[in-house]
Amino acid sequence: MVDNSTILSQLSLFAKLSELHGQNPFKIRAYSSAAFNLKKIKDPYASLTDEELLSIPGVGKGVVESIREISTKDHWFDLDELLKITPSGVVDMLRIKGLGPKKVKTIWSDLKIETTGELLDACRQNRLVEVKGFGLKTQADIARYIEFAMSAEGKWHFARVWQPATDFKENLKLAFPDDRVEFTGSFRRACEVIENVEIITDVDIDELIAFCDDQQMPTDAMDGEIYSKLLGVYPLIIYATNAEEFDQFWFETTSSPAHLKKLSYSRLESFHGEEAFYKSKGYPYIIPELREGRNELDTDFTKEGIIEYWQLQGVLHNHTTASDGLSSLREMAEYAKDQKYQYLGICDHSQSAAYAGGLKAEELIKQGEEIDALNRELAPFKIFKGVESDILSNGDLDYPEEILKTLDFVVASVHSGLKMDEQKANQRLIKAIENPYTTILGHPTGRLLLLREGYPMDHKYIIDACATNNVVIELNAHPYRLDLDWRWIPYAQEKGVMISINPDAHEKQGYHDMYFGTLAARKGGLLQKNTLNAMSLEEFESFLSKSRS
DNA sequence: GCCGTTTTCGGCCCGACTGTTTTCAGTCG
Repeated sequence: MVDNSTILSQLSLFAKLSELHGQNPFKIRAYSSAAFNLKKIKDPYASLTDEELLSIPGVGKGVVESIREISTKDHWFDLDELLKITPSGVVDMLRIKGLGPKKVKTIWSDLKIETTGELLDACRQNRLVEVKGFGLKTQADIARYIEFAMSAEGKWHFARVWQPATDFKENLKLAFPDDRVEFTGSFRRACEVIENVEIITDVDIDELIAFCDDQQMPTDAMDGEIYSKLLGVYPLIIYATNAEEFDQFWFETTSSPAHLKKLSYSRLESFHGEEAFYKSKGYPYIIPELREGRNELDTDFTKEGIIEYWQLQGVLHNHTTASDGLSSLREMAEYAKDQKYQYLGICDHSQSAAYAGGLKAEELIKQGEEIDALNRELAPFKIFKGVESDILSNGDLDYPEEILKTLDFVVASVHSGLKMDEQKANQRLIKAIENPYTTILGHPTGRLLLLREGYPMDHKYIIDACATNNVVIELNAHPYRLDLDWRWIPYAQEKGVMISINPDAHEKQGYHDMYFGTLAARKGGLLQKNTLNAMSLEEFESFLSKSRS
């Protein structure tokens, strides 16, 4: 079945292309507003009846027909017709932030530019500023965006690759239960962005080749015992070795070059078991996530207690249908309880976030009453009243004090006006951190991995301020964010700043992203004792009352 | 194309922000 995101992206692409080709503006608006309203529906559109689809605001007969065509025929005639008359490079330009149909049209028809490569070239030659409506800033933004997109090419979010990689590994293991099959490389180190999945095995080479042929996975290239294959669209590398050399090869392929260098590792060393190897070097076992050649040899993480996924007791920073979430408050609460969490933090968007259905003060108060009622029903499980308050342009939080003080905690995040220089970002964040009602600084840089750079900020300055003001920093566990970047965790711990691994869930299943957040946290060596939501319910309650006093 | 009747046509038109302008067009969330 064609999934919802495919249908949505086709509807909005259709709207954009129609605008690019100067078609009826009201029809264009109809399609984009239909897409906007459909976004809130979680059931597969293809499974809904015509009546159910028509009951969605903005969805009429025409949109229903389009959805049916996309989901049954896998193609949409009207969209195909538009694509036929639009060079593919021009379609690519529509994805560039800051470029909409109007500006793309100008670039295409006035400058006769039809690919993003030519567009980058034009920016570098200062040709864009000549055109009406374009200035130096727009030109620089476009160039930066294209360069960023080029650097992201061939890279993938770890979490996106995780499922197919895990499935493949399990299938291989099932087929050869007596052999070893393990992840290695950057995938085993759980790097947030990876270029390929790496697997090492001692399965007999002929049998391995036969297995891959069976899975319709032809070998692209072979270099000695290294096979390059494709796992769907993701590059897969298989290292074929023997039982005798397995541990050594596994260790070598797992570790980053910097880690090997720190250990003064030489290829000639032969060993069995990574624990034994580290012991022989005088170190405790170093978990794969840490093997980046940073500070992993300076601390005995086995003694200090690095965070583990199962140690998370609570799940903070979650949205509900009250703002832009897909699950109701009750669904979120019951699911968290089912997952054996002791507590839940509800943090819908605040009033300024109109695009996300941010809550007006009275709606927030009303949600608080619903939470009280659910707490009576679900005890001893506890829901905490929170909000994800926008950090306004001047650094203020989004509600007056009399509203903020009715809440148990506040996650403060920047959502708009992301284009800031470092000085502005620092000022804005510091003001929010100094606000006595701020409990957690949400996704501190606003980055979206492979999609958007974060705004620049002085990490040390911000972390120092969090230490001074007793503010916790979020490690947003959404696989596209993983923000705070794990590289800053050592500094935060050094300053005594706590980290909260938050899913930023917009539906109940979003809690599971904390698994990826925990992997990132482990890369930074986050200790259990410094993890806010590894606290028990009692500890968390006492933390909150202390942070408020 | 959607919607809602002034009930099958005619009106629809987010709003803040940004970067471009010299009073506003285009984009985005």
